[in-house]
Amino acid sequence: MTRREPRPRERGIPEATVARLPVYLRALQALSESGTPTVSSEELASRAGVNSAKLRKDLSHLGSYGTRGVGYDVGYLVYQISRELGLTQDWSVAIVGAGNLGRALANYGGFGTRGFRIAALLDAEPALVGDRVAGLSVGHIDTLEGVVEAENVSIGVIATPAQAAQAVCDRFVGAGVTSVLNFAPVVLNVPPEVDVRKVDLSIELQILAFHEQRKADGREGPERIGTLDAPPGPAGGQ
Amino acid sequence: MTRREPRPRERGIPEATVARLPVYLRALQALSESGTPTVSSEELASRAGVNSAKLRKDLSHLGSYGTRGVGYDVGYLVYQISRELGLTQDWSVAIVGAGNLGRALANYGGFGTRGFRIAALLDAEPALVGDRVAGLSVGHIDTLEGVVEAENVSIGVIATPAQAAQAVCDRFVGAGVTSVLNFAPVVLNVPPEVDVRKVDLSIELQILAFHEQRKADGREGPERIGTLDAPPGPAGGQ
DNA sequence: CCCACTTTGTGCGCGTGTTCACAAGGGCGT
DNA sequence: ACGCCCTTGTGAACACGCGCACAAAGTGGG
Ligand SMILES: NC(=O)c1ccc[n+]([C@@H]2O[C@H](COP(=O)([O-])OP(=O)(O)OC[C@H]3O[C@@H](n4cnc5c(N)ncnc54)[C@H](O)[C@@H]3O)[C@@H](O)[C@H]2O)c1
Ligand SMILES: NC(=O)c1ccc[n+]([C@@H]2O[C@H](COP(=O)([O-])OP(=O)(O)OC[C@H]3O[C@@H](n4cnc5c(N)ncnc54)[C@H](O)[C@@H]3O)[C@@H](O)[C@H]2O)c1
Repeated sequence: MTRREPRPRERGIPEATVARLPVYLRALQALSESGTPTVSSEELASRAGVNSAKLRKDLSHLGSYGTRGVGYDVGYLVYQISRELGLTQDWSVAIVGAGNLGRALANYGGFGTRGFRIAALLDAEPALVGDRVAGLSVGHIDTLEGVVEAENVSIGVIATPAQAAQAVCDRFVGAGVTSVLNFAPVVLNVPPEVDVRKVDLSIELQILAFHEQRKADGREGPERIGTLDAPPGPAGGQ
Repeated sequence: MTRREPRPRERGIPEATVARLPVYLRALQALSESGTPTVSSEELASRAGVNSAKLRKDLSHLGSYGTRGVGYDVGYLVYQISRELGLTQDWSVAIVGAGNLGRALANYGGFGTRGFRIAALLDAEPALVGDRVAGLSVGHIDTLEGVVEAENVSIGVIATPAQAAQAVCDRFVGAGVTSVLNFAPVVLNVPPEVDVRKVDLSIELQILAFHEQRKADGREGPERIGTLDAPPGPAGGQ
């Protein structure tokens, strides 16, 4: 009858953990640079802004890399997390849309240092093609497929206006890209093997506004001034 | 002993729902502009990229605004969601850091149209103060407290280098700002009444890399080529 | 060599979120 | 006026993630 297991957690690492590993990694790299040899879960958790039990459980998914009574070896943990996240290899990224955001991204130095190489910056606007941004020459969107193949691009970044985003995404997918980071405020349609992550600044602001309004309601509320019933938001959950 | 309740869901709307309301709102506004009077949960869910049962449950938290056998009145729902999110009032935003990202944000037109007004763009670099960006003059960071008060700023955006972020955040909090959107790759420390949301592009790329690596493992795996056991990621969960 | 101390790794209960599936409800045609 | 059909709203089961609390395990001192 072949009962399909609900989701065999393909190799064991929960999505929520994956999202936190980069935060731990950053904290560990800072420790490493300051020469700290080992760190306790309590200390590292504090720097990462999480509960120490959660941190230990997260790390336990990678294996037993701690020493009881001592803590974790910083250098070793840096390596293990990097390996698990796939940062021991380099990844080529193509950015489409050389507007405000695309240029800011291309100019940002923080990517290269983490194994992400910006292979191309493409745009549809002829006037922009050829511009030099951060040592990169803006290419024409029609070269997308060629660039993806030639540069072995595996991550596509969409920084075009909303109305162009789906078409750009389709071209990425058609060219074989299976990971997309989308800044345009639209829901992208992709086949199931493609991962899409979206960054939507308007949504972030709207969520903040929601909580802000709630706080204000509490403050100006009719007859429960100063009650401070419950923390008005998820308080600090970054 | 004042036991602090875990979180009594202060007025009933789950956090996960709040995060989706802006997506529904955007889809509804598009429908509204195209003159569609009503929409079914199935149709709206499809446009928002979610399951229709989830959509109905989300909307049910706002009240019973649908009509059985018909669907939801587009205009009415736009209003209800806007009101719930606090978008019927205007919010003043201050951006600190007039670098690549700060300028891109200031230049972005998509905020004003949703009730967010950029009240100020501040920087510590004297050479930048006075620059005009998107009809705004870059102010000096030392005017932060004054601007927050004068412009009634309730949301602070941090677009400075990582090392300056905590200090800027402290000044925001000191000035009375209780909502912060942070682009710098650091964990901010704030009192519990302050909401922090972070946008971290490096983390997004690292998460994509993780799934990409996993997909590659499956493809090149020793003896299970083409098995396609389980979808390698949360497949399309943007 | 043993004991006290520190810190990891995890079992377990709990709250949150997701999805299915269906009864209840309302419109519309006849 | 009645009944059919469509769509909502939600109960219930299930999956997931969180954090407490503690046993297991390793360290260092005497
Ligand atoms: N700038 C921001 O701070 C910000 C904030 C939130 C969201 N966004 C979103 O990010 C996206 C980009 O924003 P921006 O401010 O950089 O916009 P922009 O208008 O400055 O840049 C968009 C660029 O995309 C190019 N483009 C248009 N159609 C294209 C196509 N089919 N193929 C390739 N390139 C194409 C344009 O020529 C332009 O250079 C938009 O969807 C916007 O909604 C931006
Ligand atoms: N540009 C991107 O695409 C990108 C991507 C990911 C993350 N980030 C992060 O966003 C932040 C800003 O990035 P950016 O590319 O705009 O950097 P940037 O260096 O171009 O701009 C930073 C600005 O902040 C100003 N600043 C420095 N210290 C300050 C202080 N104490 N008070 C006020 N202003 C101060 C600087 O003068 C500068 O103008 C960084 O933390 C970066 O890591 C940027």
